Amino acid sequence: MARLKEFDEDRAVDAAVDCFWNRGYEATSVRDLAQQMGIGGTSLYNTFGDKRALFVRSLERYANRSTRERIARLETSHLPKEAIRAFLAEVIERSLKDPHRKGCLLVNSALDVAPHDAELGRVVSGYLDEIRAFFRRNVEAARTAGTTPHGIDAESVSIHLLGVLIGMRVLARTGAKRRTLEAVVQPALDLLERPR
Amino acid sequence: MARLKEFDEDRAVDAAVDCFWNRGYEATSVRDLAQQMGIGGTSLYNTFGDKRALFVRSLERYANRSTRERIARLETSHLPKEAIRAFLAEVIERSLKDPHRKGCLLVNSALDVAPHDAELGRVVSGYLDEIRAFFRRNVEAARTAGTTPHGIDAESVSIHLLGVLIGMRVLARTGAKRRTLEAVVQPALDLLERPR
DNA sequence: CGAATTTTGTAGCGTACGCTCCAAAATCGT
DNA sequence: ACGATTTTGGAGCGTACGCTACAAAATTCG
Repeated sequence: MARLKEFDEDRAVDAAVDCFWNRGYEATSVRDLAQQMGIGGTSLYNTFGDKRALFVRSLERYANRSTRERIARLETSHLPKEAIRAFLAEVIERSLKDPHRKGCLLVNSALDVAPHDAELGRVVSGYLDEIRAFFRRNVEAARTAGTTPHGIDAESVSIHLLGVLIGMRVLARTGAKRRTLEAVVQPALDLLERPR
Repeated sequence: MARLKEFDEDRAVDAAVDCFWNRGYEATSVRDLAQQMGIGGTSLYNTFGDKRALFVRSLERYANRSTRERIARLETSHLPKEAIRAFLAEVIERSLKDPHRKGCLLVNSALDVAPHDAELGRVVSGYLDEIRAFFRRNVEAARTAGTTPHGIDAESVSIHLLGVLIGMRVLARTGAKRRTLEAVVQPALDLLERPR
């Protein structure tokens, strides 16, 4: 047939994710990408099309490996309410442990590129909505299980939780301390605890 | 002495604010800036130094005209708790009314440029902290006035309110509807209402 | 081995970037 | 009116951008 690829596509996309995650879409050059991915510019274009397509691929990879993995793992190992708490706690831990303070690629992209590219905006919003749907599922499950007050509206609370998560991730990217991140999140968790 | 400037500096900076607000720091070119400001490139450099200095000047102008103005106006015309509610309500109204969905220049900058420029990061964080301080002042005042529960910690709640505000502004930039923005904010306002 | 096919590295396309140089135009004090 | 001083517009600096053309290298099948 023909010559084989010398690099692993997924590894390469992982490197691209790191680039976009660190510096954003516009500020990341194709040359930076190729170098960090360990491939030449021609291979990048042959394999991924163009910079924008590689970005879409990176968003998908990030969503699968970061967001969806966390949702699936926590949703099977925790009770509904604890899944929400564990999700936010885990994001805080990872935010504090990351020396580059990259925050969340989806949140960063929502501000950076989504407003000027409708299609990318829909992609990013879709991934964010998966997080909101996770919140909503678990709020509702906790409510029917009786571990959370019946008076709350699962839809509204899930939106609030998404907003709080986003705000926390923005502050994490600015270098906020643990105390700050926990203070942002705590009242939202209390919503699920205290009787209304 | 010499020839007089043909343009108004503040008007020009207002135009620069709009550019940075719309597209971010990196994605805004000096040529775009000069054109929108209605001046030549040479005048821009003569008057403002360079692109980064103009950005700092734009941040200051935005903080004065948008954030600080709103804080001062609402803090003198409303009781403490209502000042907080009015602040968030006004941000929602303006977010929905803006056809460009620019969000908040400070929040946008916190993700875009602050992580890669420590000095700009401090500037942006400082302006955001002024908002948090406004929340804190009014939470405390409402608590001593008895219009809000005594059990809450003004410092923690002010951080939570800032996080909620930021999350709401991010979602606003992605084109969220009124119902979404209000759902993000409502539980934080309820914090100040319901007895603990 | 050799033809066919794909990947790879290099070089370079046209464009836009931030920024500067410089002479012409405009305004002041005298 | 005139020299002094500042602003202005245009041309252009060097660099980096996204992307492509092209030939050499590498692989599989006959």
